[in-house]
Amino acid sequence: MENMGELSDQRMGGGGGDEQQPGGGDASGVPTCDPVEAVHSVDSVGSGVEPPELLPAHEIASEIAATRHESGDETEEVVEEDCDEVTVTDSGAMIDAADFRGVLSEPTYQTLNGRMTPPGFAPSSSYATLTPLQPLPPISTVSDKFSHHYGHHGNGGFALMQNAAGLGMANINYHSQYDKLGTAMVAAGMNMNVSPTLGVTSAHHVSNAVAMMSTANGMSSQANVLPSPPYPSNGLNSPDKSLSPNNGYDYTHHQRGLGSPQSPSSVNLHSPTSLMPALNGLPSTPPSAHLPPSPPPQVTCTGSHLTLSGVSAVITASAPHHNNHSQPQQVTAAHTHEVKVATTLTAAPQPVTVLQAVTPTPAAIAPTAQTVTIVQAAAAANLATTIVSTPVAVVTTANNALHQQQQQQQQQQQQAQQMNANLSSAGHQKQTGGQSSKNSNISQPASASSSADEVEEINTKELAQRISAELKRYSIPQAIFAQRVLCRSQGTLSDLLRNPKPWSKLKSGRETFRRMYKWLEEPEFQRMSALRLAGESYAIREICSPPTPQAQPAEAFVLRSFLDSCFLFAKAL
DNA sequence: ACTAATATATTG
DNA sequence: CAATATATTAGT
Repeated sequence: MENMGELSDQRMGGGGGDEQQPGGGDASGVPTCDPVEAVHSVDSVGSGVEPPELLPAHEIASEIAATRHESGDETEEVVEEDCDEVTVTDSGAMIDAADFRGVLSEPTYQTLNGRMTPPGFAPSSSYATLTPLQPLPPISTVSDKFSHHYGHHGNGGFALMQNAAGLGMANINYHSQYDKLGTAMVAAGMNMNVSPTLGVTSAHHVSNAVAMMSTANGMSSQANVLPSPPYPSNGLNSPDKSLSPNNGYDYTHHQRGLGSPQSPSSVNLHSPTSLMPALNGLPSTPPSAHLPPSPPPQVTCTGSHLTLSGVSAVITASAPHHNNHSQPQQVTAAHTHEVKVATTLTAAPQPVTVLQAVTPTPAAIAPTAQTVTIVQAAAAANLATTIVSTPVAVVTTANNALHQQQQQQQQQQQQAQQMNANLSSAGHQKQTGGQSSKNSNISQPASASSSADEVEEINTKELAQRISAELKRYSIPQAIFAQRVLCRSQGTLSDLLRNPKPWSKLKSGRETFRRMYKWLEEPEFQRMSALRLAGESYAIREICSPPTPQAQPAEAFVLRSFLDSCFLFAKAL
């Protein structure tokens, strides 16, 4: 509730008081970014408040991821792109912030403002900042935004997380939240956690991190293996859109050159094995307990090498490809990675399960036994960049339950993806074929090829319905979605959802729909991050108290992961 | 195509 | 009934 209010407030403030946004308002200058940033800052403040339990999984995950990634990234990211970056951090912040606001608010806030937000914003009304709606940026821009948020680089990570840190510890959150604030702030807080990485990482790596998380949770395992788009993958990375040929937008293009560098590096992971162990350890049982005298199974990624409890898997990085070609190649690369890994794993003394392959055999489950899930994130990179998927290996103890959950989740995701596919009528065939799934991902370049860009047409009517359903499902207010994701007003969104014009009749309005479409494609994590706060908070709530029956599955999943991560963090600390 | 404002619905 | 969310509408 609170959150809602805040959000609304933001809106209100923004709308009504254009004044607030000094520059922003017109801001013509930087249409897209501003609003977001402002929002973020605000939110961030609030985050600390929530009870640890509730804390959004996203955040946690993010944090974790962040931690893993290295700190370095964060800083850069933050600075780099205003809008995007900001958003990212914010996302987490947003959520909490709202809640917190009441409590903490002010102090942090200010700080935040100082950093991220333009001085112009008056701290006074925290929310006001949020509101500023700006003209839609060209999709491209948007895409950037997303990409940044989510996962910049090829990977498509999300931005989310920073806040995540908060999860586990409220305290931390505060600091972190504010990405904006200062990274410094964050860093300080975060450091606590584990590794510097935590601090602020931004989304970049996140994707990987996310993957990690998921794995930890148990989610991912399957995903990896199958080409089918698992959650994480779905996002961007995946071989480009095999799944979502439609959009294409961002993914590919921007890609940011950045991606390349990161990707590989990212792969390295978060080096910090330190965390790993934590992750590995199940929340339930402290790692220490489980671990046998023998060297605890850790996964270390160095560069391209993964070391699993003693066993090293070498991952070959895909060679950078040109944009167009990239897909196919990437795919290939992915396979190779998988294969190798698998092999290695097999060899490994300990029972290792890869992907779905994992069968929860008792042995595997056994404390000693460790299951390794490898997640591949394929990132599309443009330019020469590569994508690389970075396979991440996470060691987790597997529980049957977890597996099931994962599966369910995956299924859901897949369904969702299919749904999305349907939305686009594009000439492409889209992959509706769906099933193809497995291989499909990889394959399909053709359709996508054209791609990316422009993309196909979008079945606006259906898209509108889907969006409406999702908003409802997560209890995301139109105002928030409109603002955060679409950069439009609530009224506009309402109108678009209720009376979507046929794609053919849309002019500039197409961008708005594209954004929606894109959002739908994103994995939940990303979606949430996009919504930032809003999204997360909602999700969380729901999860906690399942409002909607269906909602839960996905949500639950998320929560679990979050919770798990929280535990892990706590332990680590 | 949108926003802002406002009316109307929901929800607690 | 208050707080919010959503639908409408007038005005750019």
